[in-house]
Amino acid sequence: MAKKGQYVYEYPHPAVTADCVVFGYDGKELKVLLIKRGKEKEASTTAYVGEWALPGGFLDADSDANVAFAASRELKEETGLTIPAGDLHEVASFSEINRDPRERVITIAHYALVKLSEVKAATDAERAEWFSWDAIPALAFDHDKILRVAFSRLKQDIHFQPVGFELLPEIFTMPQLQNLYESILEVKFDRRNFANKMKHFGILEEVDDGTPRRGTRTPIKYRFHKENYDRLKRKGFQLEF
Amino acid sequence: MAKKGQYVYEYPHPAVTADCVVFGYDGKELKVLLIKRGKEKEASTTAYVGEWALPGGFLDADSDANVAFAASRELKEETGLTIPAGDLHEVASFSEINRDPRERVITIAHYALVKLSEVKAATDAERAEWFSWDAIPALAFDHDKILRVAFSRLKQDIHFQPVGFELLPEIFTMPQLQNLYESILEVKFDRRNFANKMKHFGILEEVDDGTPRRGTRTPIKYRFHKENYDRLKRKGFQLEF
DNA sequence: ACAAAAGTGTTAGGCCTACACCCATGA
DNA sequence: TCATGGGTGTAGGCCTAACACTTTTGT
Repeated sequence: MAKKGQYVYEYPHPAVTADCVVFGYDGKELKVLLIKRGKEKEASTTAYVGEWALPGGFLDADSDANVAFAASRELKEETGLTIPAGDLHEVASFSEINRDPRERVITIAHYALVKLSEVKAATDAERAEWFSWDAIPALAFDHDKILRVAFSRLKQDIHFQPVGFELLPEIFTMPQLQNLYESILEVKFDRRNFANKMKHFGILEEVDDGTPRRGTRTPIKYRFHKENYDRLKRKGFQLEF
Repeated sequence: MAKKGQYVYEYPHPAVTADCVVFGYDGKELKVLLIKRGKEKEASTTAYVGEWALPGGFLDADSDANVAFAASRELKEETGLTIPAGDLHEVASFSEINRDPRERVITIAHYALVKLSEVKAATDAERAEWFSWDAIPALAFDHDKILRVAFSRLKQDIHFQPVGFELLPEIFTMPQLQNLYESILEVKFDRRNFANKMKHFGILEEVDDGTPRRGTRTPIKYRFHKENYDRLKRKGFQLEF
């Protein structure tokens, strides 16, 4: 962290923060990671103490290699989650002059996708909490706006990038995959059509974990075929819904 | 502009700039507006003097309402072009720690689409020049990277937003429209299929300007049906190519 | 026993693609 | 007169969307 002191410039400079919208999926619902704001460490005054907010924090202009790196660092500090800067998707900047009551602050928003089942334990429950997408509390600053924009960005991206690998556990079922898409796109699909479409990409692999399929009530399990998945991701694709 | 003086902060702050990639279309080729860098007014030292660069400049943290506004203001100052902040599409931030040799500078890149025929006259030829997309000179800073990212963003956006209205003159021909799409998407289309697809959106209106169509050699002229165009734009659309 | 969850295949319609000829102009 | 540019329609294939029944398990 930057040493507190006196930093002098010839022209006014804004502070820059990096905020993260971390989406997680538990096989049933889309969730978002929020933190409870405590005393500010870096700013001269405090704001929105005790309210829920997106994890994130100030870019250290003297040492953070870039904004995504700052986002990753702050995320680790505030929630315990380790997400490499390369896995953060930039969303947009938010720069309204009065969005922070303390001083001029511009934030660069990012989103990340995590397998909730695998990271829930790593989350620092003291300060951070997972909220269902349709039960988000009031948020500090303009964070509700950021959240909406990040979600709509995810909604867009899902048409061009296979997104399941980052959100689903290694072994998953077709209904889970479908529910994930339905949660993000906020629509309903026909089971048969959805399954066919997905299978045609050639990135799904049936997994036989020994437990015999006792009737149709127990769904078939799949994993992603990593090689095909990565190839598809590199070349991009067009998903019609 | 901010008064020069002493601005003091407890933690290091980066400078923030807003850069603009202005795309224009002359009915034949896609072009980009660049400026020749002169003496810097706002920074303590100069950099890349005499080289070509994207128009843009520093956000005034004390008075610019938001980053897009700063971009619009700087664009006006540097090139003479008036583009409202609302017509600037944000692309991404660029924040590598050493991207500016003078101090830590983070830029928020934007792109804009203009009707070249209508604004060419307004361009301040002393400092700014229009370059064909495939004849871009070497650029200052990381502006070549910004340019590439902005273009790929435009390429994405064109699938979801009708883009012709902003780039084409009021009256245009089908071949011009097709050429525009081919320039941006860097592909070739079949004339008949392209025309049919476009006509099905219901945003094209044939215009009879008196001059009789003397044979097929003189293309049919169209204008956009503004009402339908705006409706389509609001609701978004899915364009397959 | 009944409700809920999951598996499976077919058909019709629409959209995309590919493709060829004619006419008028300008060189 | 020849090359260029522009207008026009159709047929086949693929993808999409709509749709019903059976099985099993859990209550």
